[in-house]
Amino acid sequence: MLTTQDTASRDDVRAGIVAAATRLLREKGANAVTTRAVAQAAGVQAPTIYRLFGDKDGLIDAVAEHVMASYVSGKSIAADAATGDPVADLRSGWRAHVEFGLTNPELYALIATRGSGAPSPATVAGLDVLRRRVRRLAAAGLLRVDEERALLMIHSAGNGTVLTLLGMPTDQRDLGLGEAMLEAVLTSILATTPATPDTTTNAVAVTFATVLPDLPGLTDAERALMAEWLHRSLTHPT
Amino acid sequence: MLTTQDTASRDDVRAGIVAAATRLLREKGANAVTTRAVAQAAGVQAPTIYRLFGDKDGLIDAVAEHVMASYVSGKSIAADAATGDPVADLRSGWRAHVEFGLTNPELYALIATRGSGAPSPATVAGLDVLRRRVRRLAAAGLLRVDEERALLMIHSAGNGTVLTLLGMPTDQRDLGLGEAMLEAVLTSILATTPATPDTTTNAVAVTFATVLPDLPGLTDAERALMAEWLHRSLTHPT
DNA sequence: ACTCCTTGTTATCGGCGTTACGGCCGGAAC
DNA sequence: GTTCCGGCCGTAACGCCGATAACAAGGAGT
Repeated sequence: MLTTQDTASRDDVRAGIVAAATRLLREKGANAVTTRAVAQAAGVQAPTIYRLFGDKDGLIDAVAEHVMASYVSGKSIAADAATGDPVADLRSGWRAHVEFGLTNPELYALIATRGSGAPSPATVAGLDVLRRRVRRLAAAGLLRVDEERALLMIHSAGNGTVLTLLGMPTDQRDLGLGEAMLEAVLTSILATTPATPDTTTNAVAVTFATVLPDLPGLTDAERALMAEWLHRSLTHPT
Repeated sequence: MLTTQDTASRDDVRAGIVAAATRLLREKGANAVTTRAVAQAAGVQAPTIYRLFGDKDGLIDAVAEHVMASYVSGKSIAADAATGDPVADLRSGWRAHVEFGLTNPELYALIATRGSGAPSPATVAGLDVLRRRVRRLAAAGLLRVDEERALLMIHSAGNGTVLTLLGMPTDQRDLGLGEAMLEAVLTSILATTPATPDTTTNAVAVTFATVLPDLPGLTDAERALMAEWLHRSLTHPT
């Protein structure tokens, strides 16, 4: 049975392994992060890594989580604080993303270019953050493309920008590239003014009903059904 | 000294190795491309690979070159033909790039995410092609940003887009993402801004999609159908 | 005929991710 | 207090990998 002391020591050695792997990754590059090297640097045996992390991917995921947590806690919390302006929040998130990639090149390349199948937990975490920010844009009536489309565009542009910058020598990087790409994407996905000044449910639904006939890509039957349902919902008690 | 027969046989076995490696990459994935597996599949000994290609990276580069050559020769040569319209050429080149990435996922991931130092020859070749196209844009006076900046933006967007598409299951890929990203970049780098027809209808629809879950008086099935139709309409090719 | 260079073959090196196994230690039951 | 037993730890190993050394064979050039 596990006592509190056991779990504490377990967490300690786990943290030590993550710290050792992080240091190796930063100082010696991705190729130096082997199970044996990490185990030796952390002063544990190789199988311990597998008992604590499952396999090497689990270790890398733990390293990513640790580095990202350190990064966001190192920065002022203002990065994630809601400014009230969803566009400003998206911009600051973009800049944080680019800066994180340039600060941790090896780790970024490791998690962003995970070849096989499932994406890394760090990637899905980042996508979740981005998804929330995009949703706020949509809810404020500022998006003029599909929400998922906007999400994928920002993600593609951000990832591609960081990978491009990482692929060139430090001294000849175009530091304005990030801002230019952000402006390019924003110009394409943002509405100049909110489509519906009043973003309450009913107001949006009423406005939407007026543009429903102009929606492309739908059959008349589908438009008719949507109109009927809209009417029913808007006349629904409570 | 090498006789013609020698070089022919040398080229033959080289081509056989490249073909075997290509087949393994396509059918069994990147992890299956080992020097031993390739040697066995090609019917040669392992050291032969090192005599002909130097090391495994050399083999991968040869595979990339071979697959790209097959691809451009399989397509009509019109892809690279100068239409006279530099913008149209850039567009067709972009589409060819995206299509190549989706057609050869393992190879693309292998050459686009080469972790260490120097970029792959395939990457620099692609960048050279892109650089020529961008130069033609600049020569025609169509660029409103720095030539190198435009190059990096197109490269970042294209690479990021393909990687994003490759990272999601085949059946849920947003096939319009490539076109949307291309338009976003073009709008930002071209002097003559192409007219964007309509925006308010889309913006209203996107906003409505965010309040859809809160609409009263509807069944879950009706809400789900409306969400699906909205998504289809918003990602509908204009 | 002799030499040299290319090719084919075997065996091997060091390292990698991962795991099987046996001893050990701490709590449980009597 | 003694005995038992179930889960951790460390050792050693497995099966691969990329890469190379060493050597036999055989034809080309002089």
